[in-house]
Amino acid sequence: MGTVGKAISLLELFTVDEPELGLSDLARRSGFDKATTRRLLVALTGHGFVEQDAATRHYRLGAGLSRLARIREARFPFLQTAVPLVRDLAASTAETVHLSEFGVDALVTVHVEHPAWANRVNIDIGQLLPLHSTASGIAYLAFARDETVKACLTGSLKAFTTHTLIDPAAISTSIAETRDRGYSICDQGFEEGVISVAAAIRAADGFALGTIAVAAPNARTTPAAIAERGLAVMAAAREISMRLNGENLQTLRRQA
Amino acid sequence: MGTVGKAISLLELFTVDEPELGLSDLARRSGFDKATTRRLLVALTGHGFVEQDAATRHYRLGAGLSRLARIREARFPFLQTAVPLVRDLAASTAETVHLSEFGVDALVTVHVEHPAWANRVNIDIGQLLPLHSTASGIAYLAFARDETVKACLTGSLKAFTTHTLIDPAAISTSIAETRDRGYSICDQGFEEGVISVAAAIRAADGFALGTIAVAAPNARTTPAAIAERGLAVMAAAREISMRLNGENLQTLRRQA
DNA sequence: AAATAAGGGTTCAAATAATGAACCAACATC
DNA sequence: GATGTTGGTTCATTATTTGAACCCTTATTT
Repeated sequence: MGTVGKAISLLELFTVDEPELGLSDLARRSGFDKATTRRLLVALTGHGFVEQDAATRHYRLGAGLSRLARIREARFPFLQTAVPLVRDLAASTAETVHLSEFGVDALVTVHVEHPAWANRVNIDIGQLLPLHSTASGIAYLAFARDETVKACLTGSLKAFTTHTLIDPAAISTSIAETRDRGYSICDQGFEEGVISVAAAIRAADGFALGTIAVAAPNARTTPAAIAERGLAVMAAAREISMRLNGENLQTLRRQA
Repeated sequence: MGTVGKAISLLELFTVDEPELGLSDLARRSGFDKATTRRLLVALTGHGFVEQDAATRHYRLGAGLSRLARIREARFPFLQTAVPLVRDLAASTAETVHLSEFGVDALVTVHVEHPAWANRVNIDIGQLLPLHSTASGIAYLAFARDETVKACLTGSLKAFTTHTLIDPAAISTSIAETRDRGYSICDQGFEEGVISVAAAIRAADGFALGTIAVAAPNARTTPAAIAERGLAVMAAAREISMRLNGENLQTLRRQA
């Protein structure tokens, strides 16, 4: 791994649950030498990617990341466009609705709306969603580039629950069904007791760039509810795609 | 400069105005060799910090940045905390109120509320505010670390208008006055016809981490209005600081 | 109160990764 | 078909990164 990759993997050690880490801790978790870790942190700090708490000497992610993220968002207003529709969908379904964007080889949760229920599905921003075992992942794959699908199916497929599909052929079938239906259904493939439906949000070239999903406890989920949520999530995804692409759905080449 | 710094300075070439750049362009602007530039871009792409457009082969900032930025905001809820007070201040002053956070060597605008007036001051999110020539910058410097102030005053000081203070001694005086008064006043130092007042938002260690400012056309600005807005912006900054630091103003060591 | 462990930070010879001039292929322009 | 531009690649040379051992300070233990 190059030095740049090492620096970035240091950044990736920070999570919502552990947003501040000490030098030794970072060195231990990354596997890098303490001196190396420190040098990388100093470099990152110099550009605002990392900040050091003056009192505890612990490190945390810096404001420079927010700035670049905002520049990206200005060109690619995925969040601004999608969040209002995520809210609407959360209000109408009264279940957890989450929005994700494709990252390196998984989907990244970028926004979540939780319902008022005590018994609800909780998802954190930043949570990574594997492609093969989540409703969002399957919805994404249904409109992803062939290379992406191939890379996913030929990689190692982890079973998160006893319900997780790990047979490439079965997953391919699920993807094909999703493409026909317009939304995906994932019955406890990622977490026991959670049933999700999702639909792909697509760029002007017709390929998926993210997903919107509704996740609910299976206690509150009937086949009729699945179909209802599926149609709603599909409509929301379609609306977001249209708004992103200048109201012009004709430009979506690979339509289902 | 280390390799990590080079990689980050590549990222910093992307702006709101030019969010997508080609390889040769990036190499030219960064001053790095084309091979070096490419290798850095590949490393960054591998972690989702940049993406390459499949059609144009141009590069843009990636979703990995958004993910990390969100993790930061989850721990350090600057925006969540401050936005309600920005709204309140915008409502009570009926002028443009903007919130900024310190980046590497300037303030970054992270939130703006505009009034209903047709004649108003417009500010974009992401806009960089120089430290020496804006109300926000002076307010920040009044409670910044000595190194930061020194670095600012010894650097080159650009005059944006005929009113911009570019004499280090004059700026120092303005900083000292701001520290005593509790808020800064900038009369057309950044843009003709705009008068702003600002106050520093401070971390638990007492040092500034950002600012809140009211910007108004000078046509609507009297000395009395300046004083009124100054007191309001100071109160808002104080409230945000307190909420960020757990309601405990005692921890603000460097009080005015 | 001395000993021990753990954390943050630093040093410098040795090892390794980054560099860049020259190169290819593709496309556009003249 | 000659010329310029862009994206991308190669490999001997060069410069940066590496990490064991080090210091200092702050708990914790004996």
